[in-house]
Formats: sequence, C-alpha cells, structure tokens
Amino acid sequence: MNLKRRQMIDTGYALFWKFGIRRVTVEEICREARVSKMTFYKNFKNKIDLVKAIIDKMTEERMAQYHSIMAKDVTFREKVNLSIQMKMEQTNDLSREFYLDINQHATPELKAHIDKKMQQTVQLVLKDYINAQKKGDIRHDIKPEFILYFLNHMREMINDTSLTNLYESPQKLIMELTRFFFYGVLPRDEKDEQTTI
Amino acid sequence: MNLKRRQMIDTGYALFWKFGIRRVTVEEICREARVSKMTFYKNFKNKIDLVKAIIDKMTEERMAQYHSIMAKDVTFREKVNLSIQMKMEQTNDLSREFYLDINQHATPELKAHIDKKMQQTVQLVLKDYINAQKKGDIRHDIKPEFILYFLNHMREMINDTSLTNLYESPQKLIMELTRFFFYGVLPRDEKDEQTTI
DNA sequence: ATATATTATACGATAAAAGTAAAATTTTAT
DNA sequence: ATAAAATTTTACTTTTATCGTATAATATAT
Repeated sequence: MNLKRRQMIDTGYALFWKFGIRRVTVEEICREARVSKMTFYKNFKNKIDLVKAIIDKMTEERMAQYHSIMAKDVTFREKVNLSIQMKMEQTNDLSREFYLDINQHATPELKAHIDKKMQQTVQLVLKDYINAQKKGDIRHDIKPEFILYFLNHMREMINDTSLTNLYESPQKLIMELTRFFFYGVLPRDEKDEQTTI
Repeated sequence: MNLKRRQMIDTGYALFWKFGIRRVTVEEICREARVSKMTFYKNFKNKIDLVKAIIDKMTEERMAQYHSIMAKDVTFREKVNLSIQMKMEQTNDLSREFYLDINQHATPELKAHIDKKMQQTVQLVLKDYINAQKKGDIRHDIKPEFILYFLNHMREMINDTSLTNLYESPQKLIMELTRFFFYGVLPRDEKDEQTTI
C-alpha cells in the first residue's frame, strides 16, 4: 500500500512548489498528507530524501512523455517540435522557489542525485539522437559527444547569471537553449516550413 | 529618514504576501531590504510589530482611497458603486497565506490590534452611511450596521464556491451582489434610470 | 488470530531564529 | 571639517522550532 507514499510525495510537491524546500517542515507535510511522522520516516530518510523521490517521479513522468513522443509515427522534426512544446510546459513543474532552493540550498548529496538523474536521462536521449543521425535526421558532421556535452551543460548555463540576465525569466532561457539545440542540429537541406531572409 | 522603514515595510509586505508570516524570518527581511538587523529592531519591537505597521499602512491607504471616492461630486449611488469596485480589487491585498497566518497563528495582541483597526474604519464608514440615511439616500428602516456587515461579507461570498458556481464568472456575481445591494437599500420612490419588467 | 502497518505521544538533540550589546563605520547636517 | 546621528558589523545569549527516534497503543489486512 503505497497510497500514503503517494500522498506524501504529492503534498510535498505541492508545498515545495509554493514555498520552496527550506520553508516547509516535515511535520507540515505529514499534517497535510494526513500521515504520521513515523510513516514519513519509514518511507523517507529525511526531507531531502523526499525531494529526491519527487524529482525521481517528475523525471520518470517526463521520460514517459518523451518516449511517447519519440514513438509517434511522425517526422523527426515534428517530434522535435513536440518535445520543445513539452519542455515549455514542463517549465511550470519547477517553481521559482523550488528551483532556487534546489540550486542554492541543496546539500552536495542532493545535487549529486540530481546530476545522476540528469545523466541517465541524457544517455537515453542521446541514443535517440545517435539513431536520428544514422537516419540522416541530424547533421553527420556533428559529434554525438558534443550533443552530450551540450545537454549536460544546459543546467549550468541556466544557472549562469550572465546568461539568465539576458532573459526576462529562466523559462525563456530554457526555451531559447532548447530551440537553439534542436534547430542548430537539423540538416540544412531539410528546410520545409522555414522561410529565410 | 524613514526610507529604511519603508523598505522594511515594503519587503515585509512582499514576503508575507508570498509566504505568510511564520515562513519569513526577520533576517530574511533585513537581507532583502538591505538593512541590518539592528535597524530593524530599532524600528520595530519584533516581527509582529512589523506586521502591525504593514496592516496600518494598508488600512491607511484603503481609507485614503475610500475618502477620495466619498469626496467626489457624484451621486451617493455612484460613490457606493465605486467603493464596491474598490473592495473587490482589494482582494489581492491580503494573500491567502498572509490571511491564514494572521488568523491562525497571530498572537492575541496582534488580533486585538487588527480588531481595533477594523473597528476604527468601520466607524468612519458607518458615519457616511448614517449621513446618507439622513439625506434620504438610504431607506430609513434599515440599520446602517447591517449595510456594513453586508459590504464586509461580500468578499467572502465571492470566494464561496457554492455561490460562484451559480454564475458564469465572478464578475457576474459581483454585478448581482451590487445590484442586490442597491435595490435592497435604495428608497423605492427614487427609481430613476431603472426600467421594470 | 496474527502479523503488519499506522498513529499518537513524548522526548532529547540539534539547528534556526530571535533578540541584545558594543565597537566600527558611514551618513548627515552644520 | 567635524560633531552628532544613523547604520552596520560582529559576536554573543536566549529562545524557539524542527528534526529524528523510541515506545506503546491502535488500526488494518490476510
């Protein structure tokens, strides 16, 4: 019966989304989730462990969504368009408060966990792009390792204030990066709906 | 130089609005307001004292707004119309978090202070309505205190889902309430621009 | 009926926040 | 330029909140 677990993850997500991590107490989550503190600590090592579980759930859901897009019977470019859309919607998953607390206040342990998760998803996505390259959907003269590098460093760029300052919100920057990544990769000869100067 | 004081009140308001009172620390307010802790405690007895100052400022501003409406050279009906509009806009002044913390977590001292403030403003508005009644702008057989009660509870009604569900939009409900307020209060013999069935 | 899960309560340890004091620095007015 | 006032810095004590755990009591499922 992991109903309770789900409840804790859901209310944890809701509260963290609103107030960030540090402003929310374990007891508060328990109260909201109608769960005793003991069951909380039976399910999670501590608050950070809950954050991890939440992030895991989020990334799982994202990956499922991503895979369902990649499984569609449409052109690669269309898949790319859909995943851009997806990414845009997902910017709402992490509120500013949640995001700030993770990046500024997170323990090295939590950061490591997030990095690991990122690595995993990156590896999966990379496979798709290597395949796409074989099929000619991506330029042949681009190193897959560069794509990997770029994907790995997107978060760093998002945290780079000199970059974020150029945009009205982190979300806008994420959109820009994503767009740049995809459209910088597409082969030149496949211009279908794009118009030039 | 009460610039610092204003800064503290403003950032205090902003943070309390977002997170409620208990989730915000004095040091955080100082950091945000670019003010040392010492000047905070030179200006305010404690955090609750800052909350009081914020509430005082809010009520002052509201009252100023109200008085500027009542000073206009328009009919009483129009004045009431404007003040109802004003009240509806003020829903954004107190966030849900701020409101909850005040009502659930407030010390008896703070509650007393708020009650006192409320009483003062109520008395002022009451005067206006008693005058209006003398001038014949309001039915003679209605208690002015009841009018105040009704106006004060309009916001609550608008937040009552069982009521809002009856209307296609909150605005429609506001219109309904306003219309109800007028027809129930205005003297029968003064029907000017209204047309009947 | 018995194992398992969950809660309620109480508790000590720890960390965070509140609040104070004194000296150093900056601002402001003269 | 200088004295007075305001503000900050630093360091500190006290208070409060939160964490995390132990235990006994209660509920739930098979």
